[in-house]
Amino acid sequence: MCAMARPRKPLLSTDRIVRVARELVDAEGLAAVSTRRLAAELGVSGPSLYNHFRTKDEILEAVADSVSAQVDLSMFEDLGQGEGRDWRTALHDWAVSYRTALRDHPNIVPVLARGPGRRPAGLRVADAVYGAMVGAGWPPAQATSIGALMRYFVMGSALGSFAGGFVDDASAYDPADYPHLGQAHLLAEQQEKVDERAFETGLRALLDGLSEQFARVGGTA
Amino acid sequence: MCAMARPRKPLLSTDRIVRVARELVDAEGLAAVSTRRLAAELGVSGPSLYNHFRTKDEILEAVADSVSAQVDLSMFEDLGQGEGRDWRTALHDWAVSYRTALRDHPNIVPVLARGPGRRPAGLRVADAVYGAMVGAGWPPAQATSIGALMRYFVMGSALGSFAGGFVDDASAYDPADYPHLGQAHLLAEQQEKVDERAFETGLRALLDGLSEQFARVGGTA
DNA sequence: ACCTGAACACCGTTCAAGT
DNA sequence: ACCTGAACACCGTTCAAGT
Repeated sequence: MCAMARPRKPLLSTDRIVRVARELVDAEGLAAVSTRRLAAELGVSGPSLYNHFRTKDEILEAVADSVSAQVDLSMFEDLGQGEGRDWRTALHDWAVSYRTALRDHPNIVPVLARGPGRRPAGLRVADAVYGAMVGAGWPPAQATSIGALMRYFVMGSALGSFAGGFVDDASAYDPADYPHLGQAHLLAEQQEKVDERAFETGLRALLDGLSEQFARVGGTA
Repeated sequence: MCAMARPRKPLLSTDRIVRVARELVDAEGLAAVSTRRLAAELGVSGPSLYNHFRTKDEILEAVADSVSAQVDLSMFEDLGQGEGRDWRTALHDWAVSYRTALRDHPNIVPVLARGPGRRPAGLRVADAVYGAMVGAGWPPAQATSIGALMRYFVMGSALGSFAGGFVDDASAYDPADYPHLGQAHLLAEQQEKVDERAFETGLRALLDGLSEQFARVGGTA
């Protein structure tokens, strides 16, 4: 039995740590990620991680950023000046792609919700949507608002399912206390459909409302 | 020195625990709330809390519900049938009141974001908005969507500041990597104004869009 | 019923020691 | 440079013991 203090080839790499951490978060949730547990999953002892990251939080930030990197931004690339129809379509497609990325990794959303901070992929997303809106003719201050309000909506929809937030138990909803929640216990089993529908409805309303505003602000569509 | 095992008058009450826990969350954040720390704040030892709550999470749920209870719902009370203008105003005022409550206690928002579950005040909110929308003439499925999408937006806006999610450090935004984020470092200091503006813009867009949809669905306004 | 200290199985992180 | 075990100061929760 060798005492293996330092192997000739490193056992860990930041990439492998992030990948395994993401798998652990996806499979068992944020709470399952302790430095000891993650290290065990990687076949090393807990303190080894500190050779590659300064804190556990840095690992989670890296996992979050790897999810941000999955957001498609290609719809912003060929957005011409002043073509009103285009920013709307691009914003819609981006929101859907954004939400899809978060729905694929719901357990890391609380970390993403802190904002981009210094995370490169997070900043690329913010840069792309802001640049595209300004390029499409929105005044800078409004472009900032659009980036913000889209983030509110997408994060809010990904952070917690609306339907899943209700318990699957009719007796929880006493008609005397909650006269209109007689069907609420059915929400849980329809969860995906209900949330999908609400997301689409809200996104459309948001874009319709922004289109009205764009016309007022002097856009060409 | 008495060995005080059980005082004649209880030292704790669920109300006092929740109040002190809320103060601790507000002042120092969720992470500061450990059972030992909270107990110390209450002048008792850690395990005492388990005489009043089954788990630490139940305490946090109670704190969250005490915040939900601060959301004004009076605007839904006198909402007549089919008066299209009214549901819009009510929804706006409710969203503002909802957001204000969350902004006053931002550190508990992650707990609220899980959804109402079995929390009475959370269910009352859901009941009121759903009942009001149905009462105003929205089809039930749409009323559910409205409750959900408003929650997405308000939660998202309260969960993490958009502006505050950027670091206050110009060197973090290399123009080569992020060509449009040259002013991003200014967001942090304008945080409140930027978020306030984005919230109002998004809320208006949402309501404008829903009004269009209401007209299509056969509403009277 | 309601509080206590001790105990259990955990945490994140530091650090000297190994190669 | 990169891994180790030991150690520190914490966790949430259980439980027998006290009144």
